[in-house]
Amino acid sequence: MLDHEYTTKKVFRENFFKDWRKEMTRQERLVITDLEKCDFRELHAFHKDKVEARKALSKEEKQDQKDANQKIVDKYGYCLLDSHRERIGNFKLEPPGLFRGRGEHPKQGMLKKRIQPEDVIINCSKEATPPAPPAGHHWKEVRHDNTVTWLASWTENVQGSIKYIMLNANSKLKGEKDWEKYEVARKLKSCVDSIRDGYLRDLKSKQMVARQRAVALYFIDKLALRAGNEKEEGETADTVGCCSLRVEHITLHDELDGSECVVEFDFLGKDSIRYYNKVPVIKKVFKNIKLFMESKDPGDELFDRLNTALLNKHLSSLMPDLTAKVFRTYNASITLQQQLRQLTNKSDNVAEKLLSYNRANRAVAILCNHQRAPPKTFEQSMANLHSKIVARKEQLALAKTELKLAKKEMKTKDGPDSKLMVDRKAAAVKRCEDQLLKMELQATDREENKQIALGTSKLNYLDPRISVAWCKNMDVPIEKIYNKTQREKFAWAIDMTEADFEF
DNA sequence: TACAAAGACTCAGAAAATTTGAG
DNA sequence: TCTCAAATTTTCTGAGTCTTTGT
Repeated sequence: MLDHEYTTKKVFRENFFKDWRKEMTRQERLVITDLEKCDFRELHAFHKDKVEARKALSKEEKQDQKDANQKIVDKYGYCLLDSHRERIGNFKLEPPGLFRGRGEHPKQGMLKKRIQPEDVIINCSKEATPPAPPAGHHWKEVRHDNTVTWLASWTENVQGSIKYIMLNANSKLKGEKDWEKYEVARKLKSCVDSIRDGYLRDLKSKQMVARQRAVALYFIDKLALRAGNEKEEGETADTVGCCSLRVEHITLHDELDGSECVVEFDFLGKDSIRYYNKVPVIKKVFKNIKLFMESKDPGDELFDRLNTALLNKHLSSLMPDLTAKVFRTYNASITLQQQLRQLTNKSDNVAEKLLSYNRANRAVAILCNHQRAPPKTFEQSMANLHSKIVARKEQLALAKTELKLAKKEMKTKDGPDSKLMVDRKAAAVKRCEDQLLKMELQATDREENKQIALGTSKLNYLDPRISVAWCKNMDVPIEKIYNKTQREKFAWAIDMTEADFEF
């Protein structure tokens, strides 16, 4: 913790010290009055040593550890739902620690307290025997609510929010919910044209609310922005989504880089990830935004008459179950399908097909603004890969000359041995070429992926049936695109999808 | 009936843990 | 086949969205 940048932040230090003092005895409080004078290095070293000691364990000891952990999973990691044994997603409750939060969180550094059995609500069926609380303790409550999916819950002390113990993504329950989500998005496909016509028409509405709603929908549809609920000021980091955009987040350019009517976005979104984009928009949208911004201060809301409740209410009147986030799912999935069609050739080899798949996935991640910090070792690993490629090229050149030599020799002294030699050398050349191509594709993929996180879209936005159908059509084994966990999560799609599936 | 707060669930990237593969 | 670093997978828990509840 000490080597983290956030321990140097003023807010973090102040919050921590304030909460720490609350935990001190009267004597301690008298002595410890200034965080600057506290030296945690010994404590830090103690923890570091512990980590090192664990790393240094022998093979057998590590295996013992693993077995012991597995036993815990076997005992506590499952529940019985509708007489099916299902894996629990997070069966361990959150240990105490210092709250970090993302971005400039006003509560960073606060003490996250240890959860006691007295804080925990157990939710199980009436017939079930609830788990026994630790000796000398009791649960806050044992209830039997079959309208919700959680098994246990508690209220966390930093933000006052409720935390839940829920099922793993590979459970039947979550799988069905996932399927429903994509079915709603597919329904949107069939009426998106008329919805688009609708909001384009509303851009000229006499009512300000309708115009603001239309522009917001235009952004949500075109740019896959999140809805943007209002947040309590001072309780969380200052981030926004579509409906909560402020004037300061937008710059208008009548003309920019050869395009007309360009909107420049610059704001912090979910998890304080920066959204920066310059987008040419249609004239009517541009004019409306100008109008919305008129005589407003930078800190004022762009859509002062609109909020997510109003927006979603309107959407649900256009299509059952339609909300702002469905547009993200729909646009993500339809983009994947289009990109896969555009980028992949049946005649490509598997490595080339996989690069295309990753590129299609990447197009979606960019649309949804899924970013990651470039890996710390990125430059090094890139350099390593390039030097490997150079080495392989040299090896290939050598293999080629050897092949030529072998062919020459076969001509001079015709015999089974020299024929064998030619075959062997030819195979070596082929192998070398394949490996070289594979590495070059890998280098391209990695370079393009430097700051892009593919996982989130793959796991949460892309209808898995599109990928399964693509694999079938392209003769790519499903294991190449989904690892074991992902295959478990998407088992429903892998089971039911035919090659002709269309999103 | 409106609207705010509470509740329940999905989605999010970082970090830790584990596996892989090159030498 | 052993070792080590890099790559991949898993875990963790915070941050959103949207629905339900209560006043």
